[in-house]
Amino acid sequence: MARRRDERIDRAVLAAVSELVREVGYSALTMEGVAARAGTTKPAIRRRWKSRQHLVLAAMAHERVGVVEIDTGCLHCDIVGHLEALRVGMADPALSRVIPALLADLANDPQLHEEFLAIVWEPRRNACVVSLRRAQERGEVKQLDIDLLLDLFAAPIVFRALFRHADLGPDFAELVTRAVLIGVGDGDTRTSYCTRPAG
Amino acid sequence: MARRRDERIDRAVLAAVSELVREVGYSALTMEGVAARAGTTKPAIRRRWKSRQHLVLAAMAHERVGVVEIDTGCLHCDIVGHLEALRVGMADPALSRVIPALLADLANDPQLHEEFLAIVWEPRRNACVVSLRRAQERGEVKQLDIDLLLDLFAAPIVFRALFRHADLGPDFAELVTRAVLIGVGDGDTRTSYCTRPAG
Amino acid sequence: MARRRDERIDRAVLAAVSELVREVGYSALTMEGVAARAGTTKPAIRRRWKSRQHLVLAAMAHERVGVVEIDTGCLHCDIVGHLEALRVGMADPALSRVIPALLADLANDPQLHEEFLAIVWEPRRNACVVSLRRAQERGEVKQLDIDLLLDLFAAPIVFRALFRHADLGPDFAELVTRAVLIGVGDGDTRTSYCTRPAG
Amino acid sequence: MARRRDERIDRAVLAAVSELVREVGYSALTMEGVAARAGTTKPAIRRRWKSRQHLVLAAMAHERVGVVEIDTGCLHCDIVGHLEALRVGMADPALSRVIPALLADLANDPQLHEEFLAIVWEPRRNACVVSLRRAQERGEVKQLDIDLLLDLFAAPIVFRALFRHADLGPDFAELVTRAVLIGVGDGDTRTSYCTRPAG
DNA sequence: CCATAACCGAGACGGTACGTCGCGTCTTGAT
DNA sequence: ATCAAGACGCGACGTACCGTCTCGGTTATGG
Repeated sequence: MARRRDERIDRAVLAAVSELVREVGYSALTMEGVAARAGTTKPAIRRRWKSRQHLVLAAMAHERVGVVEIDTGCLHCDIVGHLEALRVGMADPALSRVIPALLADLANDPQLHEEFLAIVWEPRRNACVVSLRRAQERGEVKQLDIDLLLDLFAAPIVFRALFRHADLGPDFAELVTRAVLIGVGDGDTRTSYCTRPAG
Repeated sequence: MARRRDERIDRAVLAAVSELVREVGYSALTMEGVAARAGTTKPAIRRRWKSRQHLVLAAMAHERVGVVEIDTGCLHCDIVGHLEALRVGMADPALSRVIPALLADLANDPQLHEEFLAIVWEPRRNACVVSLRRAQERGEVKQLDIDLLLDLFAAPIVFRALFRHADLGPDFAELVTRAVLIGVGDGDTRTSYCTRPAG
Repeated sequence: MARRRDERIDRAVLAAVSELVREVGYSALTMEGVAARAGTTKPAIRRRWKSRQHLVLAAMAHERVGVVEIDTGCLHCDIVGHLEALRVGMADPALSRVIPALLADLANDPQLHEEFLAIVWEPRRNACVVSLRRAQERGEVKQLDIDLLLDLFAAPIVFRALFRHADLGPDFAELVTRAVLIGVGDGDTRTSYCTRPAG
Repeated sequence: MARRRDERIDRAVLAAVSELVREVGYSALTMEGVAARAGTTKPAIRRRWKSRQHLVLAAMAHERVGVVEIDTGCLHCDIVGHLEALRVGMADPALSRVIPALLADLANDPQLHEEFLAIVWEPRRNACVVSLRRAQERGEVKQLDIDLLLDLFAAPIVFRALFRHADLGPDFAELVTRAVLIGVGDGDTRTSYCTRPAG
């Protein structure tokens, strides 16, 4: 006995958010602006998403920017691949302009925090974990603290992307990977280079 | 040949900002609220600081949260000291609530970006650089990319402080330092432990 | 399909305007002051009235100061009654302080001008016209230019009320009425034409 | 030992006021605008004139709009001449836009009120009084209340100029003069008294 | 098969905070 | 020594946007 929700509005709103974030940035992204661009109204949006933060987060999730599946058979190359995807993804305004703004609001809303991590961090984390597990099975790396390791890899990329205090050029993924892997390898410094059998 | 600016207002405003950031957070920090708390008016504030961001940044600079001078004679211990200070500082709402919000606005204002780095990042960076230079003079570490190294140290702390995806406990500074130093040491794994002569 | 306007706000605002005009005068009547006194906000007021002028005008209309209905059966007495009401009305700050201020702004807004005349002048004019028409039917007065006559009656009252260059005592209505109705010449109607010797 | 006041500033300011009043009207006439146009500063103006009102009044006085000296040897013609000058003067924005605004502020400043009357009203009044005195000496008019008479003449012009509720065409001066000088009754002077049947 | 009741869309509301303009004052440097 | 000048502290302005509430229109079901 109830009317069904019009899914075209969902799509139009998310598309409008993606466009507007790129055009005007996050801080100038207003609910009214989104509604106007999407050809609908504020309450229609508000019924679907609890707040501007949730809305933007949903739009991000809809894009899946910067997550890759990769399996080179070599830990070093896998990690470089993941980090490079992260580096490129963070260059997209849709991530780099939105993430800090969301971060600022996470403290006020634990549920938002959870969703944020689930959408923004978990997919990237999981992709890396898979590569690490495979490397462990291959014996490339010793027993290790995965959470710490993931942060050692990803943090420098994220840090530079957010603070922009130094270049984040195309070789940065390689530099970080090498520096970290030497420390966590099995003592053989070659660990930090490609370990694939020649051929 | 003009009237002099009343410095009591400067102080009252900065103090009001510090208080209010801790009380209500950054997003609920309004110019009107600051003016009211400081016992002055919006235009008086606006004449001194170009935007809310500049104002908040100035209040942060006024506090110098989380910068330490340390010289233990051992690179490992120095770095742990710096990172621990960073970790503790980032736990202060005055940093953790403000930094992401500022980050979000840096893209729109290059001058703000510069000031932000000068106030938030440079002092911490410089303190670490001093420790690294001393270690190089002592021969503890080989030739290295200082900027990369600094990011390897600091990024994990900042990353966890901002994303809160994992614990940032009191032993994290030690964990990060050890992991990174093994990789950049001179091959002697002892590098990552205290190198001070016994005594 | 929209929300309904809260009429209590309309009433509270108009009442606040009436009070404040009497307390502080027109030039010190601010939108913020009105909003505060009425217990509402500026935008709520602005949605209802286009400008401070329209607002004040509405408050005046709400009071209907100085309009009387009178039918004595005698033109002279009717006019004296109307003019006395006008005289007394103009003594009320609600009129005497507001009218000149509004007059000053009429030039910038034709619509306001129209409303002003409709509210301030038409009711008084109409009341007088009724009396004049009755007198014409009774044969008391000859064919005449009603608009001119109304101005001859009312203008002196208004003029003295606004300029305050001379007393506007309780006998002024009588004086003006008599002077206009019988003329001030010596009885020789030629007085009003050129009296210069021909040549 | 004292510097002399620069009279060029006086002149430049008054000229700027005259221009600006005609260009933007009274309500948009700001001290800052005047200072800018005159090439000087606000305090320099403020030292010379107590308020915006006094300044504008001085600019009006400087122009002597609408005062004429006339002596035709005939009261009717003299009055028409004076009223026509008043009519034309009131059409000048320098008078019609300024006078109501000044009127609105007279209540708050008795001294301003005095100056206003001295500058705006007295010269016109005096010119008329001279004509009336001459007419009395010629025996054209009987003993009369000069103040009342002056108001009967001038008020309709001023009234229409301010309220703009009716035309103020080139024949209005003549109409008013004739009506006041001969009256509007049917010639039976009883018209101006109560005509009700006794009882 | 149609009536009905729920729920959606839309629009305007009351209100907070914004950024700006102009005021009147103070204080300083030049004449 | 005095005045022109510039910047100050401040009140009020008009506006953008927020989050909410109320309303017609549509739709799927129960009688």
